[in-house]
Amino acid sequence: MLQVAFIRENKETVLKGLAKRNVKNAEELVAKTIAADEERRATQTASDAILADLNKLAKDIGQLFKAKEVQKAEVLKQKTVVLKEKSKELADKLQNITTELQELLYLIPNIPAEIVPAGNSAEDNLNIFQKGEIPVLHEGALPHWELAKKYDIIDFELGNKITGAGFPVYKGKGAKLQRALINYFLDKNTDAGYDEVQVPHFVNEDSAYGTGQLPDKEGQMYHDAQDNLYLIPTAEVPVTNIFRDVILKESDFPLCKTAYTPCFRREAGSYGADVRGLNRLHQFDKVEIVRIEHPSKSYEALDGMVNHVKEILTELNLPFRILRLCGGDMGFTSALTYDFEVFSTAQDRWLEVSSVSNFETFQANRLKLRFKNSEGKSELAHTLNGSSLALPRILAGLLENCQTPEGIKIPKVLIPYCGFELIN
RNA sequence: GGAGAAAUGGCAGAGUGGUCGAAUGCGGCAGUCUUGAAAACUGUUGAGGGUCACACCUCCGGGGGUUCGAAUCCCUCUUUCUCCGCCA
Repeated sequence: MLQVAFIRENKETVLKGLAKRNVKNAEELVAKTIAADEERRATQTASDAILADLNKLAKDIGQLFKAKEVQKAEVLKQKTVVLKEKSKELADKLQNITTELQELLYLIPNIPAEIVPAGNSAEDNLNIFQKGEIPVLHEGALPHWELAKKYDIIDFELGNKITGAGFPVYKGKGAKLQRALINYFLDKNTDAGYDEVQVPHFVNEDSAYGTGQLPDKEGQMYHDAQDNLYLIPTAEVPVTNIFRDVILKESDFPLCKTAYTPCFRREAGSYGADVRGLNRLHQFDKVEIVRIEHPSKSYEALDGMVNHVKEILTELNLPFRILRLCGGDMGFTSALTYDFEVFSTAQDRWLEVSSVSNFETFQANRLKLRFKNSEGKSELAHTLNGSSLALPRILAGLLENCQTPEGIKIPKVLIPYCGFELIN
């Protein structure tokens, strides 16, 4: 959520940013927000004035009672009646306008960074880096879901039976390879200075609002209505919320966390060929990195995260590219996002395996995540996160790109983690 | 799940209807002293809104209520602790 004061004072910047995202009715949205903010402040001022009067009267009445001047006190008491009525009225109005303002603010996405390209869709994303050779597969090479079946390492039907579509069962070397990947990713992250945390897989409403999943993505999360808890769609939510309602010292920066969690996504409305096999699941494993940074350092940190993920993909020897997302394709809360895509050779398509973003103060504002700056004033921190990495599509890429007539050749770095070199 | 107790500033801990945004101690920061440090002493030290700056307003776990006036009384929710039950 953007700060109202920022919108008020930087109307043009906001409009320009929204234009880059192709937000419809941006003019109207911003105008309404500014109007609501003005009304809110005017109402608050009026309400405060009456409250001040009431406070004064209450104090005077107290004095009079003490002085045993009951008559005079009763007279003043009468005077409060009208004021209280007015105050109630204004308080209601204040509440309404505050809610209205809040709802408007929830509709405004983050302002894209300067270098974010304009554009409407994935077509307009900027390919800024590509590495790794796309292997030429042998005759009869298979897509990963066929390989999974052939070697009996992932059982989609079994998952269907137990739960439903999008909940696969990993078996044997498949299960072990998953575990190996998780450990390898976590080790890479902790070696790079990220503190490992284990967090709840359910979050409450406040947390879901804190990182921006609510109210924009309500339908994407599994919801336990009985206890009003949400299954996490990403570790970003619980991990970033560690810092909700926190005031840091400048010396606390940078705060770097990593966590492995399963992720749960309803993915309502997405069916078809794109979701075959491991391409899109309702439950999948992911290792996440999260950073809390001083505003002056956050873009440096973002570059660091990008390089970190780059290194992992290079070690895995997978062909990948990095995209700088365009305004139209970027997430609601992000100011700048880099997507990492691995090439799925047998499917002849790129699969997103990581998304690394700087949210600047957008999440911090909702989270009330601040720090004391050098002048002793509270200032919003910057939050960042990225996948490092999402498991299923990495697995898909590995299976497809590393297949040989003899079997799947495990990348060198993973062999110590899984204890075998070949799936056959 | 049942019974009881509790929730106050970074921490500890007073405060049971008005003078309380809140005593006191510890911690933090600044200063005096010192070659420097420690100790001692002095001052300062919650968040948000609002204002050019003041004034002023809100916040004592969350929400609601009683009252001219609530940290203090009532209702409700949440959390923590103790006892009982259940249990990986």
